[in-house]
Amino acid sequence: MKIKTYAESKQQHADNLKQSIVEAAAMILQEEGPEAVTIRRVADKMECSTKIIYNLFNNKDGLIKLLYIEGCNVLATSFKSVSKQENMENYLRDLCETYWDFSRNNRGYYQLMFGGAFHDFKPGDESIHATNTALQQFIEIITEAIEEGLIMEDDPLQVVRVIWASLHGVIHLYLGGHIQSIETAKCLYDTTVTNLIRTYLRKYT
Amino acid sequence: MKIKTYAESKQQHADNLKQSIVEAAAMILQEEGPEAVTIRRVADKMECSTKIIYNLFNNKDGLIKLLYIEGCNVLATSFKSVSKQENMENYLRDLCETYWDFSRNNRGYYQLMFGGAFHDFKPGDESIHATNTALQQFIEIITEAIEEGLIMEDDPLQVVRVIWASLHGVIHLYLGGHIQSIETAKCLYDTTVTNLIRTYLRKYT
DNA sequence: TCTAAATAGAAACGATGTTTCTGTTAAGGA
DNA sequence: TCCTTAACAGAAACATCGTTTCTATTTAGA
Repeated sequence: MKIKTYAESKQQHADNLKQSIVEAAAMILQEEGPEAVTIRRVADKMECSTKIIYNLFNNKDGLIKLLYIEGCNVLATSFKSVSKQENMENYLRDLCETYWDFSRNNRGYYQLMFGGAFHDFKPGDESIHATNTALQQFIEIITEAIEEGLIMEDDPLQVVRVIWASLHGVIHLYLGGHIQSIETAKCLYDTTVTNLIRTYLRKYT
Repeated sequence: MKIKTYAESKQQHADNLKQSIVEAAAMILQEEGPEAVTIRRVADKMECSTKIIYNLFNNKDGLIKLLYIEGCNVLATSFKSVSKQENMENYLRDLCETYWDFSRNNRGYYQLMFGGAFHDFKPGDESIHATNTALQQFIEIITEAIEEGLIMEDDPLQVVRVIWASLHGVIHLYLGGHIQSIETAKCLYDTTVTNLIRTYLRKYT
């Protein structure tokens, strides 16, 4: 059995602590929303001073970045629980529904990731990569559909982005209070999904 | 000629002052972005203390609300400069392009109105009404298209919202840094508009 | 054991939205 | 005209935020 050096042990302790801090922040995020995620609140929950957090993360953005990745993992997990279907239309609908449900069930994560809740956080390369990983299942099915000739496009990523942007538009207008009721928003979402499927799966039928 | 009473005169002075404050805030918003719009900055520009602003507006949200309405007016003016066209598709494209240009040329207003830049501002009835007024030209053309049988839907507002949400989705993902280059975003926008027109103007051709 | 380096907690700094305190200014009646 | 009273404006204060500094303690290595 390999013995950990002192430095390694220290590093592991730091990593564990870091993860605990992220989890504490995630709890606050989901229970009380993005505004409640402050360094002091997280430090209180961890029963430590703010200095420790600043020792492990450069600044608040460093913590937000990990929360972003955590959110991507949640989204990715949701997508992975969608069972593949023979019928491409149903499969696509399920994936869209999963994205919609994610925004509803993880409002805090959604606002942090895509809602711009932390206005001085901009996703860097790492965040973008995590996002693409989360959307991978989406990208794969579109790639497949293109290969099977079901979709007349050449760039799957572009197609996914069009779908993503449309769904996000509805969700974000709702979260911003521009769509007043959830029923109206859901109705808009349904129409949008139907339109997208019509556009991409039946373009030349 | 009607003589203004003292109270009226005072009221007018208050109204003028209020308008000047909104304009000062609007200048800061457009030149330096939403983060720069603080009560103290506005007070500095007006060369007065913050108290005056709080006397005229209940709180910062009161000022933001007027900026929101101002932004709606800018958007409405942009739409009004779009000349009507016989060809419905071209007309629709022009209106979409105008919305896109608004987000590019008035980034500050866009972030304030639809980007959620001020996270504790939620549009109330007045703001919603101003938004609908700004989008009225859009609503009218869709209503017309429905009446002429060019679009197979019954609720024009619903159609406009679907279009609005789709465009907003692209713009907001770009502003949030999830679409990295403006070229990619423009490309996404073009595809989205084409899809929307296909969907609504050629549904049964 | 002693010195030096790392670290953690409390306090402080600058900025924010907002309120309070205080002095000045203006209004209206005697 | 003068005096009282109410409106108002400016400065300072308060609570909170992200972040830094200061100081004391703990720890590492010689």
